[in-house]
Amino acid sequence: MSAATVSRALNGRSTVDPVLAARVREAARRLGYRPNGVARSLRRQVTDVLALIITDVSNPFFTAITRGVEDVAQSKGLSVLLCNSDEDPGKESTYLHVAEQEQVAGVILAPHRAGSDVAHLRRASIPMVIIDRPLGEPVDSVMVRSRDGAQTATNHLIDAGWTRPACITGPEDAWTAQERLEGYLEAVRGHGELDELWVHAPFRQQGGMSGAARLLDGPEPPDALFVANAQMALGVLEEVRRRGLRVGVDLGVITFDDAPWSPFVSPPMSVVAQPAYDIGAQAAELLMERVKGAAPETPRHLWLSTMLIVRESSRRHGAG
Amino acid sequence: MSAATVSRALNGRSTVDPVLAARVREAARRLGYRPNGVARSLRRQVTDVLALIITDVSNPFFTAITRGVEDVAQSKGLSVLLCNSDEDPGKESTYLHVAEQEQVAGVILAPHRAGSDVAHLRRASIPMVIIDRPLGEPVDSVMVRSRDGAQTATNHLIDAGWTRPACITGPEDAWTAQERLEGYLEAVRGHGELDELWVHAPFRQQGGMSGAARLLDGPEPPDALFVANAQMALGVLEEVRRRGLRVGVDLGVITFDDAPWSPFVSPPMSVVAQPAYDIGAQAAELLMERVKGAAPETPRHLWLSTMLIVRESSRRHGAG
DNA sequence: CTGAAAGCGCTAACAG
DNA sequence: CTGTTAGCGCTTTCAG
Repeated sequence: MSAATVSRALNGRSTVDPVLAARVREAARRLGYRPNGVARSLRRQVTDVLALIITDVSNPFFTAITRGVEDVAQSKGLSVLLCNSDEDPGKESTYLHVAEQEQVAGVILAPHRAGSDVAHLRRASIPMVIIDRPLGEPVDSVMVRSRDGAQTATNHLIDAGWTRPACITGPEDAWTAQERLEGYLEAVRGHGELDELWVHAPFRQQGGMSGAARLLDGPEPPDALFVANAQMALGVLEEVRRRGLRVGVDLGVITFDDAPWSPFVSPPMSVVAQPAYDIGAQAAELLMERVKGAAPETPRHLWLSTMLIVRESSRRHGAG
Repeated sequence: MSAATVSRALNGRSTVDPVLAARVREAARRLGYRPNGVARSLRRQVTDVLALIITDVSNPFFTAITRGVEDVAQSKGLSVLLCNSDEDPGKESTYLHVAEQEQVAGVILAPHRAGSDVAHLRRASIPMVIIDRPLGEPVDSVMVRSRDGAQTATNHLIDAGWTRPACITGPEDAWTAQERLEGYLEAVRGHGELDELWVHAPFRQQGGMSGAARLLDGPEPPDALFVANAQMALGVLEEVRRRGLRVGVDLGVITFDDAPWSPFVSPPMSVVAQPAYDIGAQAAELLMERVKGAAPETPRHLWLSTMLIVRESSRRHGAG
């Protein structure tokens, strides 16, 4: 029989004699035949995978997002290819390129910075959802009210009795870093009398360490730290330990992101939790709608909220 | 001019007039032309991406491997697509399928269990390297001497003065879980007199928790725990805390894998570190050689060693 | 319901 | 050095 019929049979087209179709499937199975996906993609102009581009695979925030994306994608029969841009604009654009070239069904992108160039994707009309950091483009997005969370965290520090809260935030070109700094500043300003103390550093353990060192080496060091992500918090702990300082006594600490280990460090870390899984899940939902063409023309923007979880690191204990 | 010439110019073939080539590139740039990767793959029968299939994105062991793979892949100009099989044979086979269909240049696979079906990949002659857990197939592999590491860890517990060491290992169908259990058993048997105490549980935080609970609820509970991975260790800590036990006093603990947070939990966790980054890097090197056809017919098998890092959780402190 | 034919966009082989 | 031709493996009109 003809290739066309085989194709139809294997793709479950209704316009084919059931018994013949069965025979085709049987033969295919026996021969171990597998359709060539590349050829199919070339013809169909689309694949059933989607790309998720994140800035750091080793950040639990992003792995939680990943799970959210995977769960909904899988429920719709799509696979997700994870791409780690590593906060590197070069890698990010390479992956954007790969996504375009592989003709993925859609992409979810956590952009490195606002300048990320998604023009090609748009031109190739590949549906897209932005997460975590906004892009100056009219596309769907799922963001978190970082600024509110930061403000809440800082206020909590002040309410707990700390008098010189400082902020260790991410790099200057990261929107989330700016927002968290803004939130901190709003809180501090809302209380008058307080100095504004902050440093920028990479969103890494090493960054937290150097940030803490710089702050603590200042002329009038802070007595509390609001840290912009969980990995940096580990670095802060490292530096604090090196100096023999006691968290909760000499220094209050609260951090963005509730990592699996947050309750178990010493002392248990107070955090502002982001709904990471939901970010992923919602972004995937938005994307799926667009992939199906079931979405409105105008971009949708979702804003999710953070949640304050107070443990020990931010409480003020007497010096013994 | 002809499409062929354009193709040659854009691909930097030497057999094309330099000035013409420049003109082509200029025009392409101006028009924002991007070659269709799918068509190219169809023709070339290969892409410049490789797939890394791991069983758990949220396990720091695998993210460290990922970095190793990415670094060497990138140095050779390849991108890596990360696939999270989530310890689910179904997802694993889906990704294997995707890898085949997308005609990736090669795949690095951490198989769920020995039965993983890679026959199709082999038939499609896509180069492959297995990591972490062996497969009953003649393919390149990079493994860790888990058993030795487990034995070392258990001996360390015994040497530190703990008298009833137990083992919380992974699921029965995971080779690494078996090996770590074997190592524990060898150590225990080498000391005579000691009971053999162990449980299987999922390689997750929840698994560590339930495993610890089962052991601690036994008639003669252990006084020390060797835990088979870092995520389970968090669960153990959770359960131990719930019971008001003090690690290092009432209970000695040592775990596989040195996570970023291991030094910061309370008390600092003693570990058997796996050379995760190297696993990834070496696997990628093996794969690259095979992709280039520069590898011998016969499969290569690399075995890497673990390293014992003693911190506080495994030391025995007086109850005072 | 099935077959023939065209073609997705590119590149390799072969002439010139 | 360049153009022509063919074809990667599939799906989809369009006839029959």
